[in-house]
Amino acid sequence: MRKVTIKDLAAELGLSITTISRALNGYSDVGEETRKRVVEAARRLGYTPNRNAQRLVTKRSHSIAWVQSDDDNKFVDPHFVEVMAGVLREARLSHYDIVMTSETPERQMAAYERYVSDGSVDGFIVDLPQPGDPRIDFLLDAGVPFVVHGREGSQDRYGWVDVDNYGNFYNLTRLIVSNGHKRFAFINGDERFLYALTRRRAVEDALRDLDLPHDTCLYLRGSHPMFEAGYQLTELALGEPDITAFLYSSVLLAVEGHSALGRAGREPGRDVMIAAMNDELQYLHLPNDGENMTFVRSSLRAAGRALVAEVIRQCERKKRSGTLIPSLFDLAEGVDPAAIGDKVLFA
Amino acid sequence: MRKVTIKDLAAELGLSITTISRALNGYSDVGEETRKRVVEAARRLGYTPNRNAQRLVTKRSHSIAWVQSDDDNKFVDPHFVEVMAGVLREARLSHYDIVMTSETPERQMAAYERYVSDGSVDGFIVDLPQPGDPRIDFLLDAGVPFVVHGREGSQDRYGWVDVDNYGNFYNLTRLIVSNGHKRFAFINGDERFLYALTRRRAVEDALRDLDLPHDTCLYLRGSHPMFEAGYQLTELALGEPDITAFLYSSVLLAVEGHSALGRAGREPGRDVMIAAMNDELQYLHLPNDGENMTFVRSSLRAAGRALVAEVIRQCERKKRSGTLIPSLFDLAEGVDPAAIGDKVLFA
DNA sequence: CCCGCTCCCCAAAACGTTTTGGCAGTCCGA
DNA sequence: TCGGACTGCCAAAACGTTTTGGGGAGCGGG
Repeated sequence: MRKVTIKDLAAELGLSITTISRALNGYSDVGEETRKRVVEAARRLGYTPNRNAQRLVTKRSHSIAWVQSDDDNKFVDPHFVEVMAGVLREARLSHYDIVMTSETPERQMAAYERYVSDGSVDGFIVDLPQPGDPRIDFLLDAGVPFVVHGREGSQDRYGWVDVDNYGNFYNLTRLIVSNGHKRFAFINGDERFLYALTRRRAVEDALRDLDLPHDTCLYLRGSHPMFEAGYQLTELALGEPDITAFLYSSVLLAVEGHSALGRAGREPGRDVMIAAMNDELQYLHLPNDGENMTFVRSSLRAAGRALVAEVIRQCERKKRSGTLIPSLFDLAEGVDPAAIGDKVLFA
Repeated sequence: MRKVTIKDLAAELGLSITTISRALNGYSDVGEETRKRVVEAARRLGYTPNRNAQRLVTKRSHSIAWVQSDDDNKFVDPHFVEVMAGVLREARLSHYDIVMTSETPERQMAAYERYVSDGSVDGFIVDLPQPGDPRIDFLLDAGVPFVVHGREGSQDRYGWVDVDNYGNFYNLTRLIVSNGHKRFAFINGDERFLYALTRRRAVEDALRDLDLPHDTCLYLRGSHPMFEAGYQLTELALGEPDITAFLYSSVLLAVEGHSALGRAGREPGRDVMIAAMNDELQYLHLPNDGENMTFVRSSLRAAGRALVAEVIRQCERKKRSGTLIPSLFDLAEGVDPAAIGDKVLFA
């Protein structure tokens, strides 16, 4: 049983293949009666247009590439997985395919070049951008649609999806200070990546704007993937004097830190303040449902969806845009919200 | 700057497109000198064959579909992610693409049908099979290459990759019993899936073969995704009398169980025995490096690689086969290995 | 009666490859 | 000298669509 093509359909109905194609694609120059017959016959014979023929002639593949680097085993990172869930969902809803590959760091760029020139995808998702990321420059001058998850400064050279890293960490810092803490630890993510650099800058700027000495903040950072870094770095920070608050770059770090603090006999919400970026990781269990921690909450899954929406928008030749994923402050009981009044974003 | 095609290359060299194609594809009927010129010119002009044209004419897409169901948020499951790492890696090494989609349960089958008749993929990976899984029947009579991660009985209707669930849990049960435990808890995975059913049957068979009463085993099970089930079910089991050993369907459950046991004042390796399937999840921290637990270790990542290797083998028209991923016993100190002598598999 | 317009429909070209079948020339052995 | 095998190349068909550029029929208005 050979696969049924548009020709078979045309023969069956005594129509030309042109008419079949136009009927199925909703053109107005085919009679209503004829269209019905075509649609009915297509269903009856189980006709599905050959995707590769379509792609060849339309030069559109309806696929997006997502190239992973497989050195850092990023897959095991719950943050990544959360984004992926959003990406796949939005792709399905928009009838696009995601073609996923992992490549060694050295061969990363080769993978992009290949996908760009072999016509198998329409656009790209670029993950975890680094300062001066070569992928961005390459895609930019290849003139191909792509979105970056994150951004460098406030620019408009390319489409991006991001959370307000700067604003959030600036405000979190002010919040900590205005709640009376003289010294705190900031446990950041991997500084190879823009998001971590931006957050660090935000904290430093906030301290500067508040005329506080630089060592108000004990700065520590992990490296990807960050399992147990939260625990170990918190223990490390506990060795330093006068630290009464902990700022974590991820809720995952915060949860680990929470247990290190507990073990050290410090009670979050009383002896010590915990604040963190909360990426709304599914099924992550928060001690006490997170009651005694302060969060800036923002959905990574939503970011994943926005990524796909944006790259598709570009593929459809609309103009590119940046999408700021909204954040919301969840203050722990007793935390004074004064410091963040005018900077809160709403969902 | 239009994309460079085989025609451009032919014009540039004053050769026919036939010759270009055959030169680049390594046919023997093109002169060595000519081939060199072609290859050199291809590189110089940056020629990459259009993938969709190739696919159209060869009827091979060099892509594998992996359809996820997005009801159960399987992505957040570390087991899934581990398999994925293997899948992507092997796909890259074999120059295949993985096209990944998530579909709601109701529309699962529609997704398979589409990909089958669409021509956009050569084969499928089927995950987490259930008894009488409709996906398998569908793919089987569509006559399309696919591999199943898991299997029903010892059959050869389709290609599969699996671990010896039956043997491993049979042996683990004997091991527990032969180490003197009169009663133990078995905390299994989600019974909707074959792997869990097989493991349950293995435990029951082992007890029957040993002439032990059925209630030697307190049987508990979680449902996907199983976060915290390990903790809660262990606590539940602790309410039952005489239980001195815990058998977990996953190392993830075991780690949670370990902490529940610790909290209850039971010390694994002394008061209580812990045995589990260890899927070698990366970055999962084992308390005491797992010293006082007994494992059957088998790499899910290797399974992921084998899945892709097998489905590609079928695409290349070789005959299908089953691949048993090897398992290895890691006995905790003091555990008597007598019971598993002849059934251990080696790496 | 003719012109123009609307409504349906179609033939042919195009997309960029691979593959089929063949064709000159050269060489070698009979 | 002839036939056959081998070497190196090519024209054309094929893959299954979409799109372009009509074209005929029917109808109303001048």
